[in-house]
Amino acid sequence: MNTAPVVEDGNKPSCCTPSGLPMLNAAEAQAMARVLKALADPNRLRLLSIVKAGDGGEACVCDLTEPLDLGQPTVSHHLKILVEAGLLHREKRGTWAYYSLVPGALEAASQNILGLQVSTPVGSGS
Amino acid sequence: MNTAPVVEDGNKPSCCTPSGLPMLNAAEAQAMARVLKALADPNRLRLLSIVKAGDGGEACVCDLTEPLDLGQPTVSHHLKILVEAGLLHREKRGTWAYYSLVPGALEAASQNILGLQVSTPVGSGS
DNA sequence: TGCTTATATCGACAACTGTCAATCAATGGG
DNA sequence: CCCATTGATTGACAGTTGTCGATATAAGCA
Repeated sequence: MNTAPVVEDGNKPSCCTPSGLPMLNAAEAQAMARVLKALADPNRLRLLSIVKAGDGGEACVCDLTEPLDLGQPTVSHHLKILVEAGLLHREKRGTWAYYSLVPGALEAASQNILGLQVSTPVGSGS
Repeated sequence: MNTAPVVEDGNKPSCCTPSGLPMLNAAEAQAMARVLKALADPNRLRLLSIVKAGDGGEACVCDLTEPLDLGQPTVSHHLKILVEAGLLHREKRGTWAYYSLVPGALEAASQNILGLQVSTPVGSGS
């Protein structure tokens, strides 16, 4: 079998390296981008930082609406995005909804950036 | 002056913790989000992974256009976004443009996610 | 039961983003 | 000097996103 990869034909200058690189495939890239998209918003980053700093690692919506200077529906929308990305966990207790970080989710995202390849998907969602 | 923060008045149920949390401020969040926005696209993640895996840690545009199945102007556009986010470095040698990772940039982004606070801005851009 | 408070959902809209076709600029070869 | 090639820029356009006001849902209280 032809194990040696055909680097180039020789009839072109060819600045390019051969194909077959160990690159992220489309599915991995898309999964990784979905989490990063959820993180790529200043207000959502602030929401996460408040939740992380909150008592017991959790915070309710009323904790989150005021410091961000955003309307309540907007905050609720951002929280939903973070939950769907597998970064936040939602728990309703009585009248209030408490949000907390999904353990390992931020670490996984961080690792994915470092290696630029999907490692262990922690918050594997839908 | 009134140094003691007014936690609550006592006439409300108050699910909320006092304000003054160690949260990300608006400027930090925006700076962090700018880098993450650049990372939050499947094709840009793949570009970075190709550059990282490339010979000498660099790759030219013709290396990047084909495996992504995107038009050349689109790839050029994505590369510009990555450069402006401080993630890629561009060097023109002769007819070809070579792109390489900015050292430490991915590590900084990774750390920022872990701590959810800006640590040491490495690729401090414009 | 009816009121109040907390949170989610809906509909609308402006702003931004990813993509392409066409074109421009720069480099190197005949 | 003209041409071929590499890559950037421009303009257009569809799709997505962030935000708000209005409304719905749900829980607790009088």
